[in-house]
Amino acid sequence: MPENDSATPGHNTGTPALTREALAQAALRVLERDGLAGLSMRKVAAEVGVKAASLYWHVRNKEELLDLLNDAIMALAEPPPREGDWRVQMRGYCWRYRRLLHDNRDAAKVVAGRLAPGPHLFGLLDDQLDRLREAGFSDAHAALTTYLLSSFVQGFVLQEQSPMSAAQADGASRLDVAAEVRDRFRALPVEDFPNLVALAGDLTEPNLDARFEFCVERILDGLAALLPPERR
Amino acid sequence: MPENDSATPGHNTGTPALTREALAQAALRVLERDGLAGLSMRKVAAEVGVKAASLYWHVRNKEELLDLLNDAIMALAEPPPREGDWRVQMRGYCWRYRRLLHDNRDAAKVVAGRLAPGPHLFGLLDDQLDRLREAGFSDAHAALTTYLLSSFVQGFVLQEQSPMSAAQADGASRLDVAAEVRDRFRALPVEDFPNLVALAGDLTEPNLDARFEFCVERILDGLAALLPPERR
DNA sequence: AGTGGCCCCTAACGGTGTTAGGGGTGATTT
DNA sequence: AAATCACCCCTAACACCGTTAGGGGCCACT
Repeated sequence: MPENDSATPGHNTGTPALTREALAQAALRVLERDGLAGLSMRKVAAEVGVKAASLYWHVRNKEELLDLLNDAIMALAEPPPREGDWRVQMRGYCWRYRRLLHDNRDAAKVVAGRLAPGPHLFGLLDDQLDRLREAGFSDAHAALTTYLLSSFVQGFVLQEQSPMSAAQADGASRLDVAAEVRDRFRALPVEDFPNLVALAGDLTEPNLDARFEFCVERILDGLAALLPPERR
Repeated sequence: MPENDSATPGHNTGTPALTREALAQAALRVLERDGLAGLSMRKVAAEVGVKAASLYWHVRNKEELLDLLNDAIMALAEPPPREGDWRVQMRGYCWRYRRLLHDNRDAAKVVAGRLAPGPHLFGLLDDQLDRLREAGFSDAHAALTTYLLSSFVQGFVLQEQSPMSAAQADGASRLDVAAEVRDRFRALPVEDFPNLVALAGDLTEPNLDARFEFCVERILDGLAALLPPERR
């Protein structure tokens, strides 16, 4: 396994050379095309014009390839704009993170259990910490806040993208599914689950953006309470 | 595929009969023993003394078996105690949910992208909604709150259980890994990531219970702001 | 006695991650 | 010039996976 990524090994073949970065990009294309379940070593290898076993020269195993893929996804994040106070900045961070996970197929599942920090995540994280400290949060609170926000966004997107029922990617649209689940709630025995029956409509409200907004604003409210009143 | 679970099909064999519930319990044992990655149809079949293909009589595919497994995990949740105001109740819900995901191997990964609600989740959910409404939250807010809390807890546990680096299940203890990650943060170029270097200690603080507590209390603070001051 | 639902079986298909070992190419050393 | 060595890809194989097709025995009911 080479410690270098592409150049300056001292000597190398004349061909363009297969790099870890190229592997990550290939994996990203396969992910977009076939989803996480369809992402196999053989397909990624084929995508770069190579046989599966050759990948193991560049990567210890599939898990490590997924780490690379994770960082490749993070690299697609929009750079955070500078304007606004801490609240609009953190709000923007949450919404941009959610959009990033939405825009790349199965990105939430890839990122989910993967703390393995690539360089691109470092950049975003450092920026976020910078703004929290600037806003008056203590070092400890700033660090804890990054965990709170990322945990929530990851969990939320994972949940909103889950099939919700066996009737998923069929012809049924989001609204159809929501209506069907709502009716299932309504049909429950009232004596056992009175609240589920009563709140069936609220629980299956199909506007997921509004749901996300509610959650984010609650979290921001909670964070604001850490600051002295004049800095909120 | 039978719509009934175990009894009253009209007529049945005399043998104890393999039920979906028995499958779920078997899957739970395999999960505990071999983890999610090691949970295969063949192993679950062997666990109930049957060959793999036979499972497909009781279950459409592996995904459906995982739904059953999901509900079997939810069934292990401790029943919520009745005392305390809404804040101690929601706090208790978060901590119990986290403990449930901790106590069962890979439970977080099973539950993660799986909204598919089994009957046992229904019970917990109804109870939670009941207490939120009783505390003075509107119907819509109560419903949204359940999503906020479950999303966060799932995301948090998924994150805290992630290997964090290639040096995971080796002899390295949690504290060793934390120290190693901290030093890696410290070793970053200061001009590129000044905050990561400065907050390396805070970011890798190994007390995950404290981290969880911070996050939960922030969320509860944010929720409290929805109530009229006298009901907080 | 026959029929039909129930429930498990064997056998197989195509796919998976991963390893062992071989070979060729080009730069470096002798 | 010859030998060496690192690099990088290959073929072949292993053990396992989810899933399906089709067969057969057992039981209850007609």
